[in-house]
Amino acid sequence: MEYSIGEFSRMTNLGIHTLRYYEHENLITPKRNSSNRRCYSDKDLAWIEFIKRLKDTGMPIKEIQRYAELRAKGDLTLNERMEMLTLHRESLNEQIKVLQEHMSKLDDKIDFYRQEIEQKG
Amino acid sequence: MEYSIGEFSRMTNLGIHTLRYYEHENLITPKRNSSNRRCYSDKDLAWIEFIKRLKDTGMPIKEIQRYAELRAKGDLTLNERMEMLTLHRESLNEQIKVLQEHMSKLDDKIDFYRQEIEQKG
DNA sequence: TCTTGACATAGAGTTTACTCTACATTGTAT
DNA sequence: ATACAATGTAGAGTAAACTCTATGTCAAGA
Repeated sequence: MEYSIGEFSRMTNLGIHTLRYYEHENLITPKRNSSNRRCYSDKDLAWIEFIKRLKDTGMPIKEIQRYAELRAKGDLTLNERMEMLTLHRESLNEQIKVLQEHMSKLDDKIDFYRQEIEQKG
Repeated sequence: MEYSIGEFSRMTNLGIHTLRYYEHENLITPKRNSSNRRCYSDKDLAWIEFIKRLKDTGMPIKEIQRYAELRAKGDLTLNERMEMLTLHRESLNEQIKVLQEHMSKLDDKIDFYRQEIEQKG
């Protein structure tokens, strides 16, 4: 199946402007039809979902760009891409650990507030 | 103990400019000495560490501002502040959950890469 | 045929959170 | 007394990631 930018925008929950911006930044390069309109494929869909995942886990556009570049070069870059993902996995692991620490400190603070309020309220 | 902005900057790992910016945004209001220099206290230190925690867990400056405002009003706002923190706790919990899901998907992808490379390399 | 709506490009504008610059004062070591 | 480093204010500049505007094209329905 192929999708216009409007359809694709609805499917991905990304604004039309954002999709064009991603293309401008070489993250995604949909085909064009005879009238120069963008034609997104199901493969583009899977790819954009992965891009969203990388973004949501804190990878900056510049780095996703680099990944996209390798991807476009094909199988020869599999190693390098896996290395990137492995490194990113580490950073994600660290992020989760830090957030869990923050959570525990926040819980302490909330407990403290609860006691304060019990005494004074 | 009291600290100059330079000392305080080193202690908190926040740039001098950032500290002044935070003051401008009413997040923190250190005392001033007779020559109008800022005098940060240990209480300011504890407070700035908490601000950092809120920031690191994704609370925007605007909302920290609101919290700081309540804090400045004293004990009468304890309830409201606890409510804010409780809500923020929820968001933090959600963040961790989402990141863990991302992690698991990323692991799948990495496994997939590993297999591809085994076959082709 | 005419109009409308979706799409095209190029480039300007926005938001958040800093970060830096210019210039004036002050405290301290020589 | 003087130099110089730290500090003060006001306001400009930056970076990332969008988001919007202006203007033009094109295919399809009334």
